[in-house]
Amino acid sequence: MLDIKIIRAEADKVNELLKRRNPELSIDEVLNIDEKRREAQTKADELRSHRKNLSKEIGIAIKEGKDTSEIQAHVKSMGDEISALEEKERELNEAQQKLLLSIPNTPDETTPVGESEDDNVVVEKVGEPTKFNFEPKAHWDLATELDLVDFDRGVKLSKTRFYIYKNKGARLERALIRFFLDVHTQKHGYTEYLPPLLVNSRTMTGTGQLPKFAEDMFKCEGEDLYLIPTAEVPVTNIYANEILKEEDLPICSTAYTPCFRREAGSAGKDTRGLIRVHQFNKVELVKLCTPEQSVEEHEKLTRDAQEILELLELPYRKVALCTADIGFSAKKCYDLEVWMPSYNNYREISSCSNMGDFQARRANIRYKNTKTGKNEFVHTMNGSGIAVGRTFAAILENFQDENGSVHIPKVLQEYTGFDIIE
RNA sequence: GGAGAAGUGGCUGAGUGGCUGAAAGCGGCUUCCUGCUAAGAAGUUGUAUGGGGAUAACCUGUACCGGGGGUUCGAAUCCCCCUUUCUCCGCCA
Repeated sequence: MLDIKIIRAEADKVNELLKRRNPELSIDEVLNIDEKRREAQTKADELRSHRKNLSKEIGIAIKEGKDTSEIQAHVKSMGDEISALEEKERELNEAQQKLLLSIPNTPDETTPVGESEDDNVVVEKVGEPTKFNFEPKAHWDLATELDLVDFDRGVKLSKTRFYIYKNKGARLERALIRFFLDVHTQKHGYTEYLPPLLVNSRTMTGTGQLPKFAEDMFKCEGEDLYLIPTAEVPVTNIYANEILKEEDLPICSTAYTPCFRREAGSAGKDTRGLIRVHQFNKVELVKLCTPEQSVEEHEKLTRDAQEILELLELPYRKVALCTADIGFSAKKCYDLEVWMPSYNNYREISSCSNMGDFQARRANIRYKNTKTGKNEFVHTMNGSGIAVGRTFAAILENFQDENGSVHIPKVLQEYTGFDIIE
């Protein structure tokens, strides 16, 4: 959520930044409502103040034994007017809040300006696309032939885009999760969490999934609970409505969770394999920090995710998303894209976004600034560290041998307990 | 799931209709004092949202005592609903 005070004070700048995302975005309507809202509040405040004073006088007069019926009648008659104004105040407040919640974050000045994902900027490339002296197979074929994933029976149990890991496939997935968590907790200093997978609508609103993206999520019938689309949601909201100590920042958290997504609107895309599914595993990195720490911590967080790919010896590139492609809550975002032979292209395997104070304002996460003595909003950021299922797919494809077997990256072997799948 | 009790400021804890945004204590902050691993004294100390002011200091209105509604001229205080926590029972991995 954007700060209404900043919208008021720097309307032109905010408008310009939003239009970099999408020319149709504008804050004019919010400003219009805000003006009416403040007007209504001022009027209501004045009337309430008047009533308060008169009520005090009544109290005093009663003690003195005076007759107060006339003035009581007068104050009572003010009631309707106050009620009406309060109703108007409440309506305008709600309208403004609703509108503010649906406006995306302003992009950072350093986010490349663009009109589509084609304008994203490759900023770093590590390794070269894997070369084969045979025709490489796609991961869905390898996984089936090596009996690592049962796609058909997954569909039987649930529906399309569900699958079952089995045998060494299940073991490899588990090894990846353990490996990622160990690196981030032991080497990078993150605190590990295992949060709820079902969260309420307030929590979903805190990180920006609601109210706009309800159709992307699985909701429990008859309950105010949603399956999380990413661990970002529960982990960022851990400190919702709290005031943190400045010396405790940055708070670096990591969590493995399954993630659940409806994938509404993506029918027909990536229908095969593990790339786009309704349930997948992910290890997430989340940081809360001061505005001063923000830029550096975001770079470090991205670096922490990159290191996983490098340890696994997977070729990848780092892409700075342009203003048209960054997420709703983000002001800046790097995607890490791993080389996928079956696509003959790079595919997103991690997305590292800096939200500034956008989520903190929604979730009300603040810290006491020791210099100013004021409570200020923290900055939040998160990134995949990294997507497990897509890593699974990338390993099968990049580490396949001519005879149809798959060898395991060195660092992973102590976790899998085997060095080849054949 | 059933029964009972309770939700007040950073914490402890008063307050049962008006001068209570809220006593007191603790903690925090500021200053003073003391030559000693710390004690003492004084002052200060909630959040949100408006208005004024220079987007400062500061002044000022309103709202907030778990959440929402109601009664009343006036509600932390009375009534209703919800919620959370605790205790007991039931159930259960």
